[in-house]
Amino acid sequence: MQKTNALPRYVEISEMLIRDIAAGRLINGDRLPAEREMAGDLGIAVGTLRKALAELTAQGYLERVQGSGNYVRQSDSSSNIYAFFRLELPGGGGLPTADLLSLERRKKPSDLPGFGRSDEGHRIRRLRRLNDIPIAVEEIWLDGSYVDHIAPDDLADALYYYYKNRLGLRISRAEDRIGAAEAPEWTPPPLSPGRNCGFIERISWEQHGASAEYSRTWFDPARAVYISRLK
Amino acid sequence: MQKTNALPRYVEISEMLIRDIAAGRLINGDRLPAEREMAGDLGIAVGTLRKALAELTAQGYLERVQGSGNYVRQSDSSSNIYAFFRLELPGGGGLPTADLLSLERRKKPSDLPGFGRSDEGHRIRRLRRLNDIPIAVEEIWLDGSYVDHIAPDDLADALYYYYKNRLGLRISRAEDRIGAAEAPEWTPPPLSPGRNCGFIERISWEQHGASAEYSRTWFDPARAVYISRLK
DNA sequence: AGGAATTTGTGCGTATGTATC
DNA sequence: AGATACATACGCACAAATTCC
Repeated sequence: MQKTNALPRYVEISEMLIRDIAAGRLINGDRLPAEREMAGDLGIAVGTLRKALAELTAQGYLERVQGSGNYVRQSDSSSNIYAFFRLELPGGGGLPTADLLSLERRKKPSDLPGFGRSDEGHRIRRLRRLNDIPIAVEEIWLDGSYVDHIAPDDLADALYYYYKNRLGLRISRAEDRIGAAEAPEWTPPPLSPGRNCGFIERISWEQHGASAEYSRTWFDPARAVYISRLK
Repeated sequence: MQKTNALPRYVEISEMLIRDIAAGRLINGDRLPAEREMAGDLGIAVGTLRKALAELTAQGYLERVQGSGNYVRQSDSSSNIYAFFRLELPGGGGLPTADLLSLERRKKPSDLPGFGRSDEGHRIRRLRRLNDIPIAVEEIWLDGSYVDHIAPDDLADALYYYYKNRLGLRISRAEDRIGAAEAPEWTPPPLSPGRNCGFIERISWEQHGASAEYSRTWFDPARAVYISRLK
């Protein structure tokens, strides 16, 4: 009756609902239909639906209130191309974009931590924006072993798309260290060189362990906050 | 049949099993009896037992292997009391401790975000140390609905142990927002009131969705960094 | 204030699929 | 290949919390 290769129904349902939330078809505060009604519409048993909803609850998408209903709680939007971007406007959210400032292949300076197999790297400097508001500058060092040359046109604001589709490089894990530092001398306005800023240092690893990328980001703490979700 | 005031059966069972593990009657690697057998012995339905076992799995006490059995896993690392503490010395690591500065139950001020069911909370102020070096001050608001009164002796530096064992409150998820702010006027040295600091705002949720706690931490970015590991 | 209707929570029992031994 | 054990899925009955009249 059931295709042997298919995912469990409750996984299908929960993923469908997550897509609905990600796409905005369900938004924060929405109440879902009653469980029995919803299960009937979907052609599944109530218990199966409840298992899907439990999944959403565990992931923080849903709040279940006995006697009242199931309510969408939108705080997360993982697994998109911004999954590793952790700066938001102080009020929450904001569409991230980036302006390329410079792009060069060069020897890794000695103040970088060890990463990658090459002694050269691509140094990418960008101005980051949220809803077009400049909020940070970043300097990314992609190890030189992945590609000989990067053209500025390749990047624009879709750096990780480029990694994934042109280089076959998929970042699966990263570690951030957040503190404070003075903005670098090359920063454009509105940050100014030497001014005290939030500071993020990141090392990123590809699928099976090798560290591929090092980056540092200086952000204006009045314009953006770093978000971290823990489990 | 069921005492009206009793906990759900599946909670009773899962807590009984946790006690068995804590007391050493079940140790790492032990295999539990088959579900149907165990359910029969306990006089409950298989589904109810499975719910108890799912609880243990979520808390890291148990590994369930289809076709094989349920195995005790005393990892300790997943449920350790520092699992959600994210400040480290600039060189990495450091043993976290805390000094209690003040503890009061009071009305939640209006500048707190909405959380919990009560309009009162316990305000806990602590000085945080790493390897005895003071690195931050924090103010925690625990929702007032969990307990009427907290005695200072209860806390010291084992706040989450208190949550877990005295209140039955288990924090399963949290969201941090990291930026910068001026240290509060009540801070002891070495931070000083009004000085610019790293700033962490956190909302924490308990197992099944309700937000239970709000906290804010001011840290000296010269003495500590916030670590975030992403997947 | 209070009772009825609605909605989720708990618990039971069963049948069938799938992984492990 | 067969036996064992967990995974998925269905459906039902009643309890408890909330909402509405």
